[in-house]
Amino acid sequence: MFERGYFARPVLEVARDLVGWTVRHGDTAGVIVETEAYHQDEAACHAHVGVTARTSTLFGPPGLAYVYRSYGIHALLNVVCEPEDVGAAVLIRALEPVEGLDLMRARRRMSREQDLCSGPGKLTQALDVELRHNETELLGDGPIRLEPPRPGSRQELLAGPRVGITKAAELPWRFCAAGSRNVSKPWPPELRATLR
DNA sequence: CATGGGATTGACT
DNA sequence: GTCAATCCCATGC
Repeated sequence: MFERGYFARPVLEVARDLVGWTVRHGDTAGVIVETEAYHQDEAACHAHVGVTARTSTLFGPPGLAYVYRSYGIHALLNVVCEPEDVGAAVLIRALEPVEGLDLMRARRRMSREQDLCSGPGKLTQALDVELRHNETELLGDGPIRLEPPRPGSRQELLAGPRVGITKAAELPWRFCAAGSRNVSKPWPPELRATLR
């Protein structure tokens, strides 16, 4: 059984392991195909500045949602990781839509499946994740739930640099399900590295 | 209190 | 390829 302690591990491990999990909200759900790790020790992480009103969630209990507004428009969904008092999280960057696709299409005003959840701002719109879900429990009976993959199922992973950041941009802390058509950006061929 | 910068997206040239 | 939309919040005066 998975509990909070599962996320109280090095954020790089959890970022890899979360590929294949399902994110569910109401009647919509998708399988995670892309993640990125963020840790207080590197400058791209919001927690790098220490505990503030914005980052306190990152330093709180693992297994909670960290949701923040990006570019004034999009809500981005993260899973808080590492033990309490360590600021770290996994950004959920893309899902393979598996349930409630028509509701997603209505929310997204897009019809093609690969346009529904292929980006961190797209998937929150498709699943109706908003700032009010910040600090909600993801493993318990909260509105948004993380469900583990079937035991024994495996997914080949690719690793590469994170998307859209200027600081610590060289770290290969982005992880994608190999071959997925739902990732947020095409994979740069020269940066491919098979992990699993 | 004023300012500025984004872990993005979609429309447009 | 370029670019605007739009708001939270960290920072600095």
